[in-house]
Amino acid sequence: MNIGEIAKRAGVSRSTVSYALSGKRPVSDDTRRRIQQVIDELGYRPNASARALANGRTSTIGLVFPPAGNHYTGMQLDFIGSVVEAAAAYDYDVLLSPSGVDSDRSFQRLLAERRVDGAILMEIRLQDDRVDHLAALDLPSVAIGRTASADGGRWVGLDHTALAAACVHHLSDLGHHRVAFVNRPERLLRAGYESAHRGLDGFTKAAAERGLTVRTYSCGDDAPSGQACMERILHDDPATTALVTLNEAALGGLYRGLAHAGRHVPRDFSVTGVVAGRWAETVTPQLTAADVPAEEMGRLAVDLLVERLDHPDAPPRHHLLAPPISLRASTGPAGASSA
Amino acid sequence: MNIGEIAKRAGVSRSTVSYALSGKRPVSDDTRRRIQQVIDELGYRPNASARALANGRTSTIGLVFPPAGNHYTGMQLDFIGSVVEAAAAYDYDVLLSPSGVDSDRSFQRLLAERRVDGAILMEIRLQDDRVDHLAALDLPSVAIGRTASADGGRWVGLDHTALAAACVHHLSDLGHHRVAFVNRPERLLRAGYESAHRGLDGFTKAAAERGLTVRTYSCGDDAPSGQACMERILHDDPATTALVTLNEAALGGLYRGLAHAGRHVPRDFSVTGVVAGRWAETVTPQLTAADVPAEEMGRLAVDLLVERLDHPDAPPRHHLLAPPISLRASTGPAGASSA
DNA sequence: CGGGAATCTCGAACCGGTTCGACCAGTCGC
DNA sequence: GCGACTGGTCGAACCGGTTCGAGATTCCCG
Repeated sequence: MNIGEIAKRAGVSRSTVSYALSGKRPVSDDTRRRIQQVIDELGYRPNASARALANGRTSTIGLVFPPAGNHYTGMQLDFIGSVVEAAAAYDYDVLLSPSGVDSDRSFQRLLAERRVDGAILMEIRLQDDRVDHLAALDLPSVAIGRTASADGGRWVGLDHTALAAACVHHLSDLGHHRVAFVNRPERLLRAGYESAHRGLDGFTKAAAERGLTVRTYSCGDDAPSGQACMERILHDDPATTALVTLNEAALGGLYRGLAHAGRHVPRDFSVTGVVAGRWAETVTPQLTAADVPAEEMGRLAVDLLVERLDHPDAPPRHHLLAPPISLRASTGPAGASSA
Repeated sequence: MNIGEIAKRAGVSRSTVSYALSGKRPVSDDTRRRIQQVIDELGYRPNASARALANGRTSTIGLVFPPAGNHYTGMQLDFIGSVVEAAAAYDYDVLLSPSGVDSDRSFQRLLAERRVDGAILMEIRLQDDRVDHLAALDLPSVAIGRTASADGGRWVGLDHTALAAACVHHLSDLGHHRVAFVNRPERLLRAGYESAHRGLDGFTKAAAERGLTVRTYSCGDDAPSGQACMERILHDDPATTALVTLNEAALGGLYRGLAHAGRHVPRDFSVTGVVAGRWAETVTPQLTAADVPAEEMGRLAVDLLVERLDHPDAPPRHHLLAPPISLRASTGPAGASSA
């Protein structure tokens, strides 16, 4: 049932029905009521494709996230959920695109075929051609994370440098001197993932300032890799007493590695890092960590994008978040076991 | 740049361009080459909305999942990922719809406005009006889980009854007599979630057959609730020696509750349940569980839906999965501690 | 050498909406 | 009493594709 059918049954023209629905021109109360009644009877809803074609907007935003090859982390889940919810509040739908590279088939589909009005890009790399690619297609976008040259863009990011440094300071203040760093997988580091790079940077610099002895590791995004990584850490330097991790998915494995080595957390070994609060609470003892505010980030990203869509010449804005470290139970003074 | 522009530059009509692209009518090699060259030069891609309007298919499937009010579980994440990936393989996009109820605004948007060609429904309830609602709108759908009356439909489900029973048998075989059951939140049970109901059923019946003493609990989808639930279990019956859980998100909390009560897993207490393998591995000791094959389920759901979309009169099919219990390290013989 | 089929191409109509310009009342002001 | 303005409605054009029917060539065969 289309708008012509409604018009016929209400005894008016198609355009009048359209105006009655959109309110863009006055329609007499009488006519409007008649139209509304027909619509209610037939349960009519205007066809989205036709509307999109006519007015050039799909009311859909694209969420470009990495393909499942990499395991998803809990943080990504929270993020997706909050984006969908925030978008719904603005009457936008969310189209998912699994896409790492800009030449991707699905990236093309979504963007070049104008399936969406704008896009949110997850898993940003320091050099990320996707951003420019989108700009070239004249599609508004918001990045989650900031590229190396993101001064003028729209993005919401986490200050990984500062967060990793905060973790180091926390451990250093507790008297730890030999600290390990557990990063995301090697593959992501090589691809230039900004969180992995900036986190590593922040860690390294802060550790150098505090004069700590450090080792850095890459670790797969799953529990078994975490356990293996922990074994390597203790093998490489058994005197290590603490670690900082960016790798949420490996967390359970890191804990298990410590348990198997007979190291008690936090008495013998302190663990901290950058992890969404909800997941920090699943381990025992609960993780002292900089809580990634995934939900807030999703909301902010949608706000930024919608602002751009509604006001094409609004100046770009961005949000750099640096949540404080939540003290839970996984860190303690160095040397507590021998004290 | 639209098809008319391409036609003009290639010196042919719009229809010829269309046929050159779709191959639905022969086009001379010469013309085709000229057209292709113009297309490549301009980077032209046909507009998705226009195409959808013309041929009545959006090449998009809707994924209807519960609103974020309930926390997402890891299983849902894996599921979403696999759906997106499987859909991409068939050249379908995935539109997310956060929607619990069928009268939902976003449910209406997606379906009545024909934004999608079909839908996959997550978090099915025993009586789920959404299925009928979709059928009434003449929209193909696949349910994840089966309603009480799902004989003729398309669905892929987990045999929660059998899985919960298998857990009971496993524990009973190990000599446990006093067993607790940790279900999803009360709220979901009241709403009629099929997994919660069938799981509870399977547990109760199997326990009765084996003559076990049982208590059943509902527990929030997060670690703190899990911990609280564990405390209640041990308070209500300190002689409890094992539990079965359907609640993945509470798992970490349950373990913590046991640790705080000084019960060692699996020496003093056995834990098992229905949990995605990836998450079963994050706890220590790793959970012996019926591994939810979330990825496979997502793939199968997409297969079923695409089959229906491509062959409208293919007879409905379904898949009822019952993965075996993976023996890991969280269960052991009853009374091991006193032996 | 004429007629029918096959090949290639074009114009027009259509999908289901939105929007512009125009027309026809009435009303108001002077 | 006439022009200007306002409110309400309509028809037509348009968004950017697809598809149908038919025309123009070429080719083959009797």
